[in-house]
Amino acid sequence: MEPRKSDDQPTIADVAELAGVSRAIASRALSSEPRPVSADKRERVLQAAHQLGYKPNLLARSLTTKTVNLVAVVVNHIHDLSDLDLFDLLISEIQSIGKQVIFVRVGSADRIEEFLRNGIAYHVDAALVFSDFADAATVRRMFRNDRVLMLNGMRDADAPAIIPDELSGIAAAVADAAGKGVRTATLVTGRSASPVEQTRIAHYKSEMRRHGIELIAELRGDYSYQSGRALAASSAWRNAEAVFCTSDAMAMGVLDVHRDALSGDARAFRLYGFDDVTLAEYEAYPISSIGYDKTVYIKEILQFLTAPDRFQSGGVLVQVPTYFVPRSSS
Amino acid sequence: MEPRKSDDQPTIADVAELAGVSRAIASRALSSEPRPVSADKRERVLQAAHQLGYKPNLLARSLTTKTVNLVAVVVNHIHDLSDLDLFDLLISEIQSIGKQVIFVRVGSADRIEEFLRNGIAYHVDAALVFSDFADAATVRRMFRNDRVLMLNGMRDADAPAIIPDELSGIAAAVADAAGKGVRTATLVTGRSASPVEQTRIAHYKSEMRRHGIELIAELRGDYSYQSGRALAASSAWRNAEAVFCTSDAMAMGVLDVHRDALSGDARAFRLYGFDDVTLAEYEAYPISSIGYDKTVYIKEILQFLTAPDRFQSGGVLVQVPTYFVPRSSS
DNA sequence: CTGTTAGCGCTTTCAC
DNA sequence: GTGAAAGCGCTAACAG
Repeated sequence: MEPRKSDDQPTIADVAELAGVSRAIASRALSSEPRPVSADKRERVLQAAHQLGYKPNLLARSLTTKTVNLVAVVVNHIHDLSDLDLFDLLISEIQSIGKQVIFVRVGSADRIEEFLRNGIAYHVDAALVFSDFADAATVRRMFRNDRVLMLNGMRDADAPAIIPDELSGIAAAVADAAGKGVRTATLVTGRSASPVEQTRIAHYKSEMRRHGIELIAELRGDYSYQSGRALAASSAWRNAEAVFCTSDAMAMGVLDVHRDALSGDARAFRLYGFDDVTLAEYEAYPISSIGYDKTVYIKEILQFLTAPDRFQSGGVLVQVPTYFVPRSSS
Repeated sequence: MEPRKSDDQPTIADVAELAGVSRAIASRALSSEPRPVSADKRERVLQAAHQLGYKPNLLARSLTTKTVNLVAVVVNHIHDLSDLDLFDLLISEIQSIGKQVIFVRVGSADRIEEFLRNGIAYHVDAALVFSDFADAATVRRMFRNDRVLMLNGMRDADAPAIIPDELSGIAAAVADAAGKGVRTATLVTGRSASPVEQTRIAHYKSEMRRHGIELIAELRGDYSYQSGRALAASSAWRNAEAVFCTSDAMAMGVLDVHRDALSGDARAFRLYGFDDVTLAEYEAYPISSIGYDKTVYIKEILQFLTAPDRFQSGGVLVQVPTYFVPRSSS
């Protein structure tokens, strides 16, 4: 055998040679799985590996094992992750089970399939889809992979999904308003084309009906701060006793336009947001909102990554309960 | 040759066979680089590949080419990326040159080296280091890679770095204050242990001196909103004519504590932040700040990824100019 | 221009 | 328990 060129990384063959065993034995001794190797040889191999500073080449390993310990996180834009806390915890947890995260920003969805195919992302073990650029079937095809988890609110007969159960939080928010004597409300919505949004709107309406709150205006925005501002300043605006927004960003826009009217003791209306984004930590936007337990949510995602059996049976839907977070805006 | 099992992905051998050429020819025809192949054979290969729905296995390719088209983005916590716009553009640009992004959250820096070694991240083509958990030498070793770009403000004799040149922006901010008749100032700083922060503070002081502005208090926070609030409410606080904070978050905290005093025409003091975070888009935090051109910054990073020659000569330092962004807080 | 051949580094039969 | 050998899918070197 050729002596190793010193600038090369040692391979498993080098380790085997130094330990005086075959490559197969070295491979087994170094495996994380239990494999039959005698105790003394295992010891010699580990010792040799350590001495050489051997690092396995995971590309080569993946070629035979067909697994790369890589998880794709698919987003439309980074702003899909405006919830930095959620994402921070998610990455941290994924890393703690020994997997790494490859980040796929879909953006225009234009040449994304071609892009994917030209990268390692194509070989991920699983894809966590926050983006709504495509349905589960397309994503599965794009990743050559059945391990697709839909986190974008889209449902699919064959793909598991984790979706916050919004009814509980909405019911609590509307009840909060009713308990404070609210009789009329305005609803500020996002893109109503999305099924998630339609369900959300339906929940608000049915809860209002239950409490005898009259819906006097329904205004359509696009979830953004700017759209909230625009609607609040538009001629269509009417100060109902409560304003329910289907995103916190829109609520922030509404708040900024009507800040003076909302600050005194005799507030013009009660304001409710949705998402419970961390911005509420800033004093200027104390918006009552609807959130969910991120720890639970992420635990479910991890379940999917570690114990797929539970999700295997097709389009399993896991619901994470939401709750109402009262703040001074209401 | 064994007929393909239909549930397997077609390999380049299948393509070659169908096209009636050797694997080498198929490989060349499918290569993105210009390789010698006759026109008709190339055509046949492409046709066959299309017909079979052939997708190259990049793990296998990487094994010989020693390149994975993967870039690691190393952060401490996700909050290092509080600037979502910057990150969004960065990912987008990296993807546009055909590379994918693997995300490494260092967190505690505890077992990070072991973690890395067990994943594909260990094989990245380059690492962009936003985290300050380790020096360049350590990062190079951790990634088995010399292509390390320091974006955390740390300097190293051997590693290239891109660092905003903060003097220009600070000079403009202080000049703005001086031009408005400011004669006294308070400086709210972050962790002064960091060399970046020390330089920043020195710049503020020298510029104040130049304009004859007296520094009447220097308060130490930790960059966070909460620390800004705490300092602004503390007994050490003094309302100088201007308050310079070395982060926007701290400025937001200061603003919230003194909002009433700052809102009228006769403002208690002029407030300056640093970073130009996107929060300034919200009306409640119209903080004059210091920013830099993200497009330029990212262009430099891309240069590093695409034309490394320019950076090859060791510890090259690229400076990106900063500028002052006036808003109503000053 | 083309095909043969030899690997890349690792894991896994399959006999012993 | 062990090792020889085959092979994962691809590209590169080398003759033609």
